[in-house]
Amino acid sequence: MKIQFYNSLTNRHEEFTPLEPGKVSMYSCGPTVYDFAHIGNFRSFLFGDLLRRFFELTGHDVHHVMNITDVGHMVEGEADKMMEAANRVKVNKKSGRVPEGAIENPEDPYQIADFYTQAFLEDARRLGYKVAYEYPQNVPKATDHVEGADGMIGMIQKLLERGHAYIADDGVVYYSVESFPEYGKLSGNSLEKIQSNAGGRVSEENQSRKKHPGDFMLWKPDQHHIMKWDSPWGVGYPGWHIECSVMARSIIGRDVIDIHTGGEDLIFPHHECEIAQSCGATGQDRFANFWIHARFLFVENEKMSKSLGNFYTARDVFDGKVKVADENTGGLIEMGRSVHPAVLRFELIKSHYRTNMNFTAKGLIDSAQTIDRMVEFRQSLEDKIADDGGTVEVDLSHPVLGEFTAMLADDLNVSGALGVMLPWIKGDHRDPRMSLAVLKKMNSVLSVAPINEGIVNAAEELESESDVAEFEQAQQWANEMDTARKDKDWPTSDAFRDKIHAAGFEVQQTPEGSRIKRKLSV
RNA sequence: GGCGUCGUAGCCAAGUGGCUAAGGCAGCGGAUUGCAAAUCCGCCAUCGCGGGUUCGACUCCCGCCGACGCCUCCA
Repeated sequence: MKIQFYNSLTNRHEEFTPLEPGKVSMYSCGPTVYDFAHIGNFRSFLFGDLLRRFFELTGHDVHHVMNITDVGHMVEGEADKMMEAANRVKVNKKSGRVPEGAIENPEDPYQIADFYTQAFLEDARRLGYKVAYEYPQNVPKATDHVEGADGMIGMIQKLLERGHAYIADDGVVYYSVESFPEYGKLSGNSLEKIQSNAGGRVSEENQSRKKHPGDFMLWKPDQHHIMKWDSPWGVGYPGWHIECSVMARSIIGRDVIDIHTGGEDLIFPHHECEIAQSCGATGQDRFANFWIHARFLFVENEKMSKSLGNFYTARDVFDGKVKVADENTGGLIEMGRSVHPAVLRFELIKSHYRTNMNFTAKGLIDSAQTIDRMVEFRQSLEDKIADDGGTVEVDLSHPVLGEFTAMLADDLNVSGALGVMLPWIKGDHRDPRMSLAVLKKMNSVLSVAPINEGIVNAAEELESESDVAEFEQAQQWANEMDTARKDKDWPTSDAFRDKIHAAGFEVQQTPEGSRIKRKLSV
């Protein structure tokens, strides 16, 4: 099967061939842990997850690594991010978003980072982000890789030795972009064309100390930085870009990896700098063969931002805080019903990673419908084969599964793959064992029906005691509804149906009586 | 200014130089139903605009318009 992706490095679709047959090494830029991760973060992360799962479906042994950025990074002229986070924690504690006792000392950056790291892992696991289950071995923290020969300090030393870095008048260690002729290849910029400070974020004072305006910081001596380490260049902290170069190399154990992923905004400067650092340190002509970037997510046709009120963390969505138009007033209200993680996952992966996806409440409801159908379909297959429980194996030679996979092999065409899967679900399933085997393979990539299949018992992880109690209550109403229906007492029956709906369940009439199921959203 | 992605029905979204332009949601009509829901059957687009190439373009080329991202915080 021909596998191809759009490679940001060359700006074209290229056939993918792993460096080692049957093995794929992937590195994804992970979250900063100063706050809860939002749905835009997860759009990018889940795209990486989809890619990883696709490779596994096609028989590859995947080593996927994603970092946790837990070093506070000084933005020139602004407060340290970790300090900002400390202040935010204090506010969040008051509002209850950060539970009492979760962070004993808001002044301790390690406690803050640790709290948000755990919160991230929890969200990521609920969303079926596989690598989050491989913490900590494949989810390294930047703070664990500062020191040592294999750490950031070691790589910076190497860069100094090889003439790719220098120490400026003020003691700051900079990477010299002029020492690396390939600088700019990924972003399509050349040193001449990079308009210095087009984004208006660089202070003039620092620029004057550099040999070239494009030079970027590797180490900054600073006694006052909230997180600091000893180094040959004084006590201070590492630059933002160096951590990914170091962790990719040390965890994956290769100088050159197959695939590097991230959000499109990371292309410049972050990934450009990673390439310069890694190649500068290893002497290789490349860092990753494929650079694959996910586009930004929009919310209700606008850029997601806190000021527009359309900024959602993953847990905001789970908790039903997505705003929808109120039918009566036309204003915006919170949808109020919790959203199943499978629905959010599906919503975030169902459109192509390289298009601007528009996250909407309507789309979320759409996704809930689709997930519902998939789950129902799976249930019907399992019911049919319940008697003898035999299973069969299926491989990609199966026509439907083969077509599904071929779609994904073409630059991760999820929509195309769903265009194969959904009509197939509607079709005739005379061999339920085979159909279930096919569905399981599809679900090993989509991971929505159910989520996290094969990793954990999702039902155990996701169903709280109160969920179970609610379900039992609704079931009881359904039973009473059946009794009323037998007596043709329609008003009573309808009243129970209303109660069931109001509690967040749907009720279906079947030959065996009323059957309830939880609504996946709204 | 530089670099890049994109523009397909009410919405989401595939795809192809020429058979009927996937699929989903919503909607409409019908079956079913105590009424609904669920389910089933049916209906529902000429592909941003203007040129060009071609026997033939939504698909290739040129121009234009528009959207979006990056150009040292950002997934």
